[in-house]
Amino acid sequence: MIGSGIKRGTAELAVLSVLQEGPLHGYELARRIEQQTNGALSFTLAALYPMLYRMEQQRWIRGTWETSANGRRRRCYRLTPAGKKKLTPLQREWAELFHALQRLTKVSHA
Amino acid sequence: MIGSGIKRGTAELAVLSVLQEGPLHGYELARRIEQQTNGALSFTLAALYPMLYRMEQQRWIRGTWETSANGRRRRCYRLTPAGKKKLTPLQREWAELFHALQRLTKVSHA
DNA sequence: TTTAATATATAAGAATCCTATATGTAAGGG
DNA sequence: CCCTTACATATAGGATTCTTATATATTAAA
Repeated sequence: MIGSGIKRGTAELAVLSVLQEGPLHGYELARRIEQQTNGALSFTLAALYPMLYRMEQQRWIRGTWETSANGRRRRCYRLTPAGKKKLTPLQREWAELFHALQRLTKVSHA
Repeated sequence: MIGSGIKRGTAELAVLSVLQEGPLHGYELARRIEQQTNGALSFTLAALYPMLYRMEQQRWIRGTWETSANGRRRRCYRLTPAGKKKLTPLQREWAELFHALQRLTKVSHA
């Protein structure tokens, strides 16, 4: 699994990306991130919950309390229009970072 | 320029990569990183110096005090064999991170 | 002589991750 | 019926790595 040192800042992109598929609650979100990256990227719930609060305050996601078929209370998060708008520049910024790092390592091979 | 939130952890890779080209002192290192990424990636010296100390303690780089032609004292850092060994798995880890994030954003488009 | 460029250093703070701990419900096996 | 596992959210305390701001000192140019 990818170390915590280098994955900083990825949680935000991961949450927005996964929520684009549809509304989810925190516990399930953590599982999707891990599944869809084949275990490469994984966050503890202690990291995800505060992140979800922050993103809700910034109006990128909206959470509503719901009761599942089992009778379990859980907080369902869905992407807001502002959240969708945020996703595009965020992806671009990550792409730029990758290119920048590739240039650095490639120049050193030249 | 890439925001500070998402570039966390890149300094280590950047320093090792640039030092692979040859020995350098801190001030020049900062400039090379910025130049070689066309300004996309940039670190303040206040971030770089403590990072160089940490990497020296971990024996990835070795610093020696030298006096330039101008008569200026400066600390010249060069990559150690251990530092070279560190670079390969670090690059691989970054590549894995990129792939993981690509899978996340691509699945959401499917 | 003042300013800009070179060069290193540290302090204080912000952000985002971690482990550890807490709480509580539901389902299944013994 | 009890115990464990899975589900589900929450917070405290600590680590790391960035930031801005500040300090010091030399050299070159205006």
